[in-house]
Amino acid sequence: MSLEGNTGDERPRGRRADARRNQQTVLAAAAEVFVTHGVDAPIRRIAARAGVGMATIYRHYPTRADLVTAVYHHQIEACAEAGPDLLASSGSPFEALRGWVDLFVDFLVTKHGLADALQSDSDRFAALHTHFLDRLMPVCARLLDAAVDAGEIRPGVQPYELMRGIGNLCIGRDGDSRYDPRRLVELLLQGLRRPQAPAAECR
Amino acid sequence: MSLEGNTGDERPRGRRADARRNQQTVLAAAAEVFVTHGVDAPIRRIAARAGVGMATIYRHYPTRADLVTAVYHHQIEACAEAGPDLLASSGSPFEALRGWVDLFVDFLVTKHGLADALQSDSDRFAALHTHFLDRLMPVCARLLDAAVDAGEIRPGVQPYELMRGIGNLCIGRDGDSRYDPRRLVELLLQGLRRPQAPAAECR
DNA sequence: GACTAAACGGAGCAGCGCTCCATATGGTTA
DNA sequence: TAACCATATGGAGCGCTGCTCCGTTTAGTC
Repeated sequence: MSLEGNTGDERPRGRRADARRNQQTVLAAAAEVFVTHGVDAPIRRIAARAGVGMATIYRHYPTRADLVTAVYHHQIEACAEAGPDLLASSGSPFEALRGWVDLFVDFLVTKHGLADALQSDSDRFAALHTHFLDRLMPVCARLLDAAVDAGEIRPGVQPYELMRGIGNLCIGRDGDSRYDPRRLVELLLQGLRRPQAPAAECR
Repeated sequence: MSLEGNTGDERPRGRRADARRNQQTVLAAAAEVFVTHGVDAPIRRIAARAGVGMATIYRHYPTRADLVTAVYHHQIEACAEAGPDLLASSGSPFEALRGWVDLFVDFLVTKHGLADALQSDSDRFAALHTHFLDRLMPVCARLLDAAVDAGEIRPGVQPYELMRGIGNLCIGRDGDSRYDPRRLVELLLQGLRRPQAPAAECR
């Protein structure tokens, strides 16, 4: 069952540089393709996107579950690191929060697909889920706190609450053009905003 | 979306006899193949089993969801009708109950597969589920009552309780050779038995 | 028996997962 | 620097799938 369930940047010695590089490329390509075409997307397509052969993908990730898991870890990490970065670079904490939520929504496609990809392996899935909460809840909390401190959103919203809410909004199965999770998430975010003090642009 | 979501025996006039006959044959073959190979079994295989061409299946059931739904209805009906029959023909009510549960377990494969086959159409699924309960709970209740009246099993077990218990036992994903739902269901049934009065064969 | 609309079967096409092996390349050693 | 080879690569190829098209067969009717 391929023990290399790591983030993809281990084994600093012994592996050739191109191998390591390709592994990262594949990871990034898979992440993109999963978002746009779901976790059932053909391996061929991911290979094409990454500009590598299919065998390369199969070598690094023998099963689809391995690939999905790797992308999952990769995206959790990216999401976690993006939090502070966005806070530093964005115009306001709320902007940062919105940017972060955008990444988070992308990530959820993978997370929801994970359950299917892992089929019955519910122990493994549970472990991945707790890792998810441990890593991302603090990041979300910091973003919320910052926005609250800046007076942009109402206080009292819990990170778990928000993350779970967004997660549930994104469950509405793909392919249904009548349902756009992103739009609803944006509404949710607007709902967080502090009731505008004056009433110039409120009308 | 193919409105022919019926059991397959409607339209007594206007359709040719062979068409009707084939539809039934396909239904039976699909039911068997679903049990042995899951609801994702290749259409080819079902066609071979039924002794018809693939086009015949696609003509009667344009999508896989249509086929699964039809089998689902068909099996509910078979299960429902089998209840009284078994009660009349078996040596004892408990024997009848066991025979019925056996059919029921077969049926559950289809039911669980239905959720996947229907993908997002949760309204349709909910409707099918209530039909399932409405039709089968009374049958199960009669079998339980009869076995209780005959003093074979302990009283007080509710039909919903039993059906749901069996249903849950059968969730453990297929392909895992370590888990045999049928064995556990048999254990459950044995657990229903009234504590033997004397103690000759109890030890 | 003849006629025709309905029904049929399966070859054929496109797309998929996965593997095999001839080729290319990075790291290492002389 | 050059030569060497274990490591890594790419994509043709195989077997399987879903689904369709169309020449053939057949049930029902006159």
